Amino acid sequence: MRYSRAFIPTLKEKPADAEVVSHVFMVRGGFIRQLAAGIYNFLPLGWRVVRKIEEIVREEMDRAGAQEVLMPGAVPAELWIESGRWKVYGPELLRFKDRKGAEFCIGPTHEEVIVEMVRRDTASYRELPKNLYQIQSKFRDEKRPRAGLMRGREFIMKDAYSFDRDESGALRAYDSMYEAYGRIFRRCGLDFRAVEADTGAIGGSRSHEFQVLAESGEDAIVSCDNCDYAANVEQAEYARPTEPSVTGGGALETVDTPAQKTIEQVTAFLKVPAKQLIKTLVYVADGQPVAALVRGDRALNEVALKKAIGAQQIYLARDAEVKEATGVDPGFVGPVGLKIPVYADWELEGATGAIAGAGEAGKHVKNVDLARDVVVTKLAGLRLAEAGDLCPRCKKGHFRPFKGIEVGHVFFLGTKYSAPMHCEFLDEDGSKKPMVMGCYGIGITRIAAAAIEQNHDTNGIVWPMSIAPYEVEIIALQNDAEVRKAAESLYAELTARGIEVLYDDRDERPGAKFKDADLIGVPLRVAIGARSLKEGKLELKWRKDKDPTLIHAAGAPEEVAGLVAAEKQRLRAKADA
RNA sequence: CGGGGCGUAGCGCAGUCUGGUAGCGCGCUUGGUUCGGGACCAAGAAGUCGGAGGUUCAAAUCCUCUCGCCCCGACCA
Repeated sequence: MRYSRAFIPTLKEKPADAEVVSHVFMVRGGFIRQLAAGIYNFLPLGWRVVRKIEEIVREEMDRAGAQEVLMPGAVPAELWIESGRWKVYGPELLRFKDRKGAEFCIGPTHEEVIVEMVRRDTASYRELPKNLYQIQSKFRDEKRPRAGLMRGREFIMKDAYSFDRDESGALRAYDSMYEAYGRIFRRCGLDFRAVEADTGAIGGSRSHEFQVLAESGEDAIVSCDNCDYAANVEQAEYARPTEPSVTGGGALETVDTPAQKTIEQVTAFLKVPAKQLIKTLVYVADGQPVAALVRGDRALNEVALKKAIGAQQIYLARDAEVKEATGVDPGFVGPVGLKIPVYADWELEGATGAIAGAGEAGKHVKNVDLARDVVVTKLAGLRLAEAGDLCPRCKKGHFRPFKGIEVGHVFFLGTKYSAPMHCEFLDEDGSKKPMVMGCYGIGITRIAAAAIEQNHDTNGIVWPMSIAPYEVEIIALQNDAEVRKAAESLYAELTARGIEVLYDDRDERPGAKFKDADLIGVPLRVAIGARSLKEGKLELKWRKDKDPTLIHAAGAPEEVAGLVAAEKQRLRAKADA
């Protein structure tokens, strides 16, 4: 591509509405432009990156035995009503009516549609297993879209769905997708971890997230420094303590804490460490109030609490709800004598001498003995995992914390959709059975953002070769005839060899071309200038390196093409590692 | 949904408190000089000041309503 004819509107200054690195560089580099909150145009450069990522995904999905399909964006409400999600899915689901008044939504995910597709034309176990995928725009009306492509409302996603006759087949499909995902992200040059995850609104019983490690990530993950256990903190287990971590003794004693409501205030006032306290949180679980207890220095894991209760929905009770359920304002709620179900973190098992709210305004109680003084409905691992926790798997290593960007997610669904929607087949024994499903998503556009978060410097993007908009950028430094001729010739020869070349033939000063090249981030740069050309040399520089090297102009096409091929091969080989 | 911020030329911003002829930098156009890390000089083009209503002799500026965007949090694959 000749730069002079390309549509690559770069910006010198940081756009006012971008904060996160990938967002800033994608706008500055002319990859994307915003159309509305969380909704973007892809300019030529951005679209090339998306297509590169899509191609890698297609190759690996096909290789894993999946077949590509395309489902519509507009989905009739009936399917969603049938699955039960029309009511459950909140305002994130964009709904509208057609001219006849029939209700539709724009698909935020496509379990319903794929189930309809498969059940209509699959009758026998002989036709299973099947694995179908699509790459298509999704729409989720996020409350707060942010950071450019990191969390958009409209975004491009690869979603795949597997259908098997039994659980063991479905688990094989799951494993094969898990494997394919690893290959995909390695080929994209990403540093990632596969972590155990919560199944969330999609539902199901087994799930892994693929998290790209980056400071700007929204997800907190922990991974063992000894074994390969890694998990989203929402899902992370921690070893059940073998002995009480809160100790002391004596009879219950009420103390005045007139204005001390928070853990910090109480610990400062009574001069005790936070771990000596019991934090009592009131939640509303499916309409019923419950209390959750964790040690004063810990944070509650809401996902774990929801599971322990077996509730569909939980939320932290509002002040008025706390008062109604416990008779006291937040800050003085305590577990002793509570009339509502009490769920205690198992770290509090056997706790003695603990301090907690007294259930009476302006007072706390000392020497709480959990076994003696509190009616515990259930003990469970309720706190959020933390850095330094003992690994629950190997029991040797400890957790290290990471921030991650979720670029992929695999779910084992079982019959969550196939049963209610009657996606069934006739098995060998003549019985009708629901298919066992899995679903597998990859955020295509989010990969582009994640790749930049991981590969950039102060001047711009440093694309991995496999997903770069172009593989080589040629810069003609001057406008004189010799330089032009050499640049034109290299451009023609590389293009003929199938290399994707951006040729900066603009009538700009060298500085401007270098700046734009760094910003755009094409991995390999060839600068052609009068000075070195006199000696028959061209200047070669990797975007990731600081310094250039000189190569002979005569053999340049072969040499550059060879370097590109080698780098592509290196990333491909990583997939097999 | 709660809190905060911002809408003025294509982009980045000043001007708003204290009403009185709409400005600066970049970019763009033309001419000239330049040419290895975002050149310089000169001359230009370009703005319903987010929108509606109101107050006033007069509104970017004051008042009311409204739309949009960003950030933090809550929430969420």
